[in-house]
Amino acid sequence: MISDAHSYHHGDLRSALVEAGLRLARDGGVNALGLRELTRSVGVTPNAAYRHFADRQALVLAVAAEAQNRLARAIRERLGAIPGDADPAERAVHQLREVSLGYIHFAVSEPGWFELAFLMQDESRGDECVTIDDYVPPYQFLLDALDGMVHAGVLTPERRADAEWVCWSGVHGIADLATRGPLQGLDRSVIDMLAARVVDTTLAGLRT
Amino acid sequence: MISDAHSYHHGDLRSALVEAGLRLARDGGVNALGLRELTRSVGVTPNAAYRHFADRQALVLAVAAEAQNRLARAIRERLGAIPGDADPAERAVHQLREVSLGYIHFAVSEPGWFELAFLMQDESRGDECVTIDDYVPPYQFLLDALDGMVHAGVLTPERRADAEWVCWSGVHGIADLATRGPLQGLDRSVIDMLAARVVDTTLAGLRT
DNA sequence: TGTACATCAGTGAACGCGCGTTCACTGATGTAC
DNA sequence: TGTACATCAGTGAACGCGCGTTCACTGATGTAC
Repeated sequence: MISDAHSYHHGDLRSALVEAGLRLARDGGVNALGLRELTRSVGVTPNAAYRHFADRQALVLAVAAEAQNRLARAIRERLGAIPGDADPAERAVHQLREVSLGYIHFAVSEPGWFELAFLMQDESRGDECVTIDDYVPPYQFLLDALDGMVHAGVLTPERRADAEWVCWSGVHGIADLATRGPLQGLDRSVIDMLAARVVDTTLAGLRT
Repeated sequence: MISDAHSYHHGDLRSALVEAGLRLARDGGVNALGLRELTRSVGVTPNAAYRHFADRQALVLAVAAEAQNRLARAIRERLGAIPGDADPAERAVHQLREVSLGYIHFAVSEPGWFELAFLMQDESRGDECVTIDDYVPPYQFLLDALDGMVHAGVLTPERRADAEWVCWSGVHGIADLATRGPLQGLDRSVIDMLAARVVDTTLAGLRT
């Protein structure tokens, strides 16, 4: 099980490849995840990857799952930082806001991982679950936050219908505009301000 | 100037390449726009393209400009169909709705062209203008619609600030979710319903 | 505790492929006289 | 109106490259006796 730098066996090539994938995707997005480039960056022969993954697509999917996992973690951390003593209504609204801003913030901070997490959510759905057990699709946070608002009486059940798609649209839209679109390269402060505008407006629209 | 199918000279290879690009991108998006694949589909040698474009990127950009042009045209048509006899307030709101729904509808109907139009708007901005003179970036329609609402008294000047980004976020978000994301492949009726929800909610949020 | 051996995780070389781009060229076009 | 010729839009072949994947292999690991 123990392996040093010069051993013939790698030790845990599978994890090493996924980690290298995250490192490469961070800058280059999904395009940077060539099988050869990945194995090269780990210092291993290209075909060594085939011991652990069926093909390139399987490797990319594993990296994407981990990216999605990090997005979920980033949102969960923000949710955890919400003070628990506020009144339920205020808390529920705060939760939705943190889910939304967390999504946007992750996208702007880690556009490469965000691209990966978003693009692969269709393919990865239904596949073998990720090893990390605390993995929950970010989508679930959004549902929970909205349900919490209904429960707290801040959102009527009628307006709750399909509200997840309304929220996700606004939030994903600004993320994509800031990441691949015309807002690309703008100052973080500007993006943050616009993000807040989007979230507040959507929230206001839902509650009207 | 006249050219038949068997002539040595093509006649208008430049337009032919752009048209072929639109045809290919319609199904395969920007990835389908390989220089070899393009020239092959026109029935011409790969390097013939270099008579009309500096390199592959320039060709792709020309196709992207045309895709953007079609998006603009689609929106303009919907704007043109708005009855002029309604009262200004109603008309202004109607205009914003048509710009928004037109954008989404185009994305869902022509995802390949939409991808191209969106991805290339940064690179193409500032470059030589497109030959088609009625070309106006779709973005301008949005600005005009919002300004029209202020002018009609449906939107206060304070709420007008940055409203284009709020609108574009929602509209682009649902388009991207339906095009590359989890809403991919859903029935048109479902998408239309969600699109309406997004637009209405954003509108309500802006006017609150 | 020591040795034989099956298992398994890597190596090294090669495959076929398609890409964007460059070269020297050829044949059609259209203009000047 | 006819001919010489410059221009220009294509051809054909080749370049170097990096890709994903497959093959037969080799050397390390760890278990059974």
